[in-house]
Amino acid sequence: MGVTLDDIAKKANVSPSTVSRVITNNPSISESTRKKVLKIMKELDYQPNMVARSLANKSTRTIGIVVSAKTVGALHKVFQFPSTSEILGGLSVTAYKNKYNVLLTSLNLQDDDIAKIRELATGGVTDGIIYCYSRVEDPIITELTRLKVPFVVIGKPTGENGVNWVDNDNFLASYQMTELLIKKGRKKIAFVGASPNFVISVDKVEGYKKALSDYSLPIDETLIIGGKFITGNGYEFMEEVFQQGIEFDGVVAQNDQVAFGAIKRIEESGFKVPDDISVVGFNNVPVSEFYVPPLTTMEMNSFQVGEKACELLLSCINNKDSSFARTIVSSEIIIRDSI
Amino acid sequence: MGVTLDDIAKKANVSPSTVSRVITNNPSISESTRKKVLKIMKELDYQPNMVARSLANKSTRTIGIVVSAKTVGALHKVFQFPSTSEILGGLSVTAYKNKYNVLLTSLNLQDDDIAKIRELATGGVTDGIIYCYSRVEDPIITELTRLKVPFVVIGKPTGENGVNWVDNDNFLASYQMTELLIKKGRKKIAFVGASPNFVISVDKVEGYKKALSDYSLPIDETLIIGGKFITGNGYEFMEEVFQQGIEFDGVVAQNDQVAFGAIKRIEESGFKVPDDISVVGFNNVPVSEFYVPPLTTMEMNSFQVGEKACELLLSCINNKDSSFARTIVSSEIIIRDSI
DNA sequence: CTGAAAGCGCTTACAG
DNA sequence: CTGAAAGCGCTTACAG
Repeated sequence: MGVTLDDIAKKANVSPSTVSRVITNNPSISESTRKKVLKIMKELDYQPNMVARSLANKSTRTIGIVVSAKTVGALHKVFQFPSTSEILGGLSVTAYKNKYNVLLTSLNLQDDDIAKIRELATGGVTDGIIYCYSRVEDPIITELTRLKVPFVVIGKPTGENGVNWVDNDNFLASYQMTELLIKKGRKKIAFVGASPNFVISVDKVEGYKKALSDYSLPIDETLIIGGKFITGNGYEFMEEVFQQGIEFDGVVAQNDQVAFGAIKRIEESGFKVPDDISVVGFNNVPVSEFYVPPLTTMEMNSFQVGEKACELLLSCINNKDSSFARTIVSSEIIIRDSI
Repeated sequence: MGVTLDDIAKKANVSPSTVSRVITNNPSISESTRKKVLKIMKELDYQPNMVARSLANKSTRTIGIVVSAKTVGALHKVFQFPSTSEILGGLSVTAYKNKYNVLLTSLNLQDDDIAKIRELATGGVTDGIIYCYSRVEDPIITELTRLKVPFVVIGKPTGENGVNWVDNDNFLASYQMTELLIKKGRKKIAFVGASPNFVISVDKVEGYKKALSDYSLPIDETLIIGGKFITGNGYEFMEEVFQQGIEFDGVVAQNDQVAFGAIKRIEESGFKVPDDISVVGFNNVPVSEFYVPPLTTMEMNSFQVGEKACELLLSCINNKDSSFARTIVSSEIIIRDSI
């Protein structure tokens, strides 16, 4: 075990340079020596050492993907997001197609994070970084910018200052869902699962407000319910609403998961969905189709978000000219019985 | 950009050896030179090149995690499994704790797979491999064994011949769920979502059968419904059952997702869950709590499966003595209203 | 078309 | 406690 290029060279009576050239498909090699070397490589079951190659090449054909959360517990939840997994899938598949590897890193401890990011970005391990998900005023993005490495952010960053990013248009998606409820005649629509710490939520709340005001409905802050975290529980949020005696006839939920919890709590209070209250979510998770009632939601095409992010990063890596790009992945309304 | 160890050495007036020693925390270095070198490292914003280090060390501190499926479409689905994401989370977090990186690879094209695995396993890129999920008679496992690299399989392999693996006890879990239905008085219990190509499903079917026979209930093959793939749709499976006019009063579903689809179809036929028919699933996905009725299911602790797999692999990598181990992650019944 | 040599950026016996 | 030298396994001008 551990057959090296030199071993092949000796056995084939050629120089290491020649062996290297056949490995890299250099056209200047004669057919006969190519055959000879290839044969010996097969015989010895030779596998090039990618690390040595990377060192010589100064390219690793590896992209780093970074998933972050404030604590291990929160990380656990982030990995439960349906979108996380799909994004990883899209990234992984696209990287594979382009013959890149994917290095997955999760950041959990506030202090080590910057060091870890630096190692990943400038330690020669990766050719570029994809960062999920941007938070409001995210220090990781600042660091990545400072390090001047190719990187792409999934989730629109706060500043957008010359950063490449890929995301859905959450503002628009939320606008459309709210509009849908308005057109169904709903007048007192709540937004459930708002979190000021996550751009994705902030944008959805904005879209929701814009739709209300475009249709001349009042914006009532008591109808915007949420907490610090994006992982909040829809059931508990609704609990709060009922306890405060707030009246409403429609719910735009931060995501499907929140919507399910909300519907459950609503029905426990004796209201019917969609008869009394209409509810919509986002993400079109597989269950949403089978929920009772089937949930009206927005397909966000997260797998495609991963694909696009990967493609964008690869183009950053390969075209050294660093213009910045954003990619918006479209979403589609899926109408079902919850409205 | 691109400050090297040599740059530091020159600026600090010491040899590269000395700089290397301070980086690796070699205790033989005097406090004064250590300080001096460290200071220069800070000043120049030095980041060691991990690739060069790996080459010199012959260790990359990277584990490879391989997710496989037969087609890109199937891969997409595999990444939708709630367990996949949680396992990845557990792996990633545990690797991070132990200062390892995780290289994520997804295998989709039948032909390139073996080459890709070889590159990953013996190309010096990783110190060991974690493979999700084993299929019946899996060629990847055969190859990994042949290559004699440290590896751990998630999902019990068919042969178990000297392979390290981590899994739930799916036989037992399924036995217990079936038993639960039997104890509720159910006599004609169906298993929905069976697939002969996946060990996880085969084991569950076995557990189901064993419970039936232990309680002297007949095993009726027409009550075992499924298809080639593990990603089958519970709604459609039930459709089949109803069309064939098969009678039943309980359902053990391959997973929660299948259970939701099944319940929906059952209720469309005018039956009530749990009054007429009891349904159970596996995995305790977040929604199961908020489904109507809330689903009785089994918490499989997938995050922990990832953690354990990572720990097992690390111990393989570090203790060269290669005895084999299996780790069973326990599961807990979660009783809710669907039975 | 092929080879000798230098180099990628580290680490680690060996010697002092 | 520190340095000079060789080595990890490749690649790539340069020369012929």
